[in-house]
Amino acid sequence: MPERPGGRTARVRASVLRAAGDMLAERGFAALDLGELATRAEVGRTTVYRRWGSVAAVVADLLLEMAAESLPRADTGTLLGDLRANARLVVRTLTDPRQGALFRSMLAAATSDEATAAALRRFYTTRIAEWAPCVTDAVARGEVPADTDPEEVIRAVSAPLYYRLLTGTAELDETAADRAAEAAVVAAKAGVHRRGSGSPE
Amino acid sequence: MPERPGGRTARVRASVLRAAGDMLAERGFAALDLGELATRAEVGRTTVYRRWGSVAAVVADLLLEMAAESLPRADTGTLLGDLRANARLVVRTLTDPRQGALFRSMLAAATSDEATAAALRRFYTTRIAEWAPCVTDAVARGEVPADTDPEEVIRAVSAPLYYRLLTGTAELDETAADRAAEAAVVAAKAGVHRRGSGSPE
DNA sequence: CCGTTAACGGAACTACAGTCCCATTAAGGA
DNA sequence: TCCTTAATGGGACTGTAGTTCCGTTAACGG
Repeated sequence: MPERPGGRTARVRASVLRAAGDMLAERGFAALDLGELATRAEVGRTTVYRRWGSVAAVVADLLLEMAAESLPRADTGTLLGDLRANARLVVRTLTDPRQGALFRSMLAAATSDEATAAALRRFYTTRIAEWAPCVTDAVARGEVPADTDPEEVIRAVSAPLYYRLLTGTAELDETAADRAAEAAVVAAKAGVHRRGSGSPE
Repeated sequence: MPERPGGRTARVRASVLRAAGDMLAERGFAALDLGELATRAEVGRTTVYRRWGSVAAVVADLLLEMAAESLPRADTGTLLGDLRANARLVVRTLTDPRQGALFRSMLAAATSDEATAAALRRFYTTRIAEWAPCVTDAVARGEVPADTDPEEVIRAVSAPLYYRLLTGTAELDETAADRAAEAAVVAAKAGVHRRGSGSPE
């Protein structure tokens, strides 16, 4: 019994995911109804229910699709330059109407659906691993301590930006991006992000 | 036409919110069904639909209730001590079964419901304002630059903790709390969180 | 203590999300 | 090209979330 990923099946998936992206950008996660999604994708309602079965699953699939086209890390020669590029990329992504809506939805769906949460973790693990070499290189250049935890530094850049996205307590712009990068660099240089560092007294 | 906030009405509200908290802690946001909620609260289904009307509204009301009993800021004499106390409080809150589930739900609901998003912003604005004096005092003591943005520093403490809560990419424990506090202090001392600071070259 | 009426709650009703069945279509292999 | 069967999709079915109606209960004022 062979699998059939080609031809029609692929077209259906592409059509559904495109429609889902449109609907998320237009009206957000709560309005993503599978019946309406099927209509807009010009696909049978049964097909959508059979292949995905829930809104969370559609959103998770959409994330997989997007993860495939993630941008490569920067290499500007300094840690600050690299992390600033990363931070600005994150801000551009989160403020983009389609991608921003998608990320909000993903984060929302992941809080109640374990499969979506797993997809989300994979996504961030991959993304963080892609950018971690920026820190490794900075260690090689002697910019930061040798036992600096690369992943921790990358997370430190994104964290304030996601915090703003979710709480809406401050602007999410390039200034915020630059500040996030700068804070991460200063902390890393001070040795805050060394492996196993916690209560440093 | 007088309002009637007392007696039975208050009992109904308390009963519904308690049941909602239970259900969130047990099975999460997605499983919060208004019909079942009414049954568990021993309240008429009609009442729940009339007074709240949606899951997001119940969750928002629950947050208001909780905001009323938020803890006062610490005053340990040093910025690091104060921020560490704040960070540990945030971690305790987010890892508590009831409160953690509630916050996840709030954040999820806020991504698609504007009223919930507004309640969330109010909550964080209040909370951040409560802790901002820690930074103001640190300025007075000369620990950090005079034009340091107090709210920005407080947000910087919480951000990595919320990032971990949502992405699940790293542990959310006391070590993370201490590191978040330390990073915020180091960055603040270096002048990263000065008002209007963005691209500091 | 009594009357007014805001708020509650049971029950019937409605609409629609999600499922099931089965005929139709088209991938992929020989 | 033909055959097998994975995958699709229309349509009927069903369970249940959410609404409406209206009688009942109990706050609050006098």
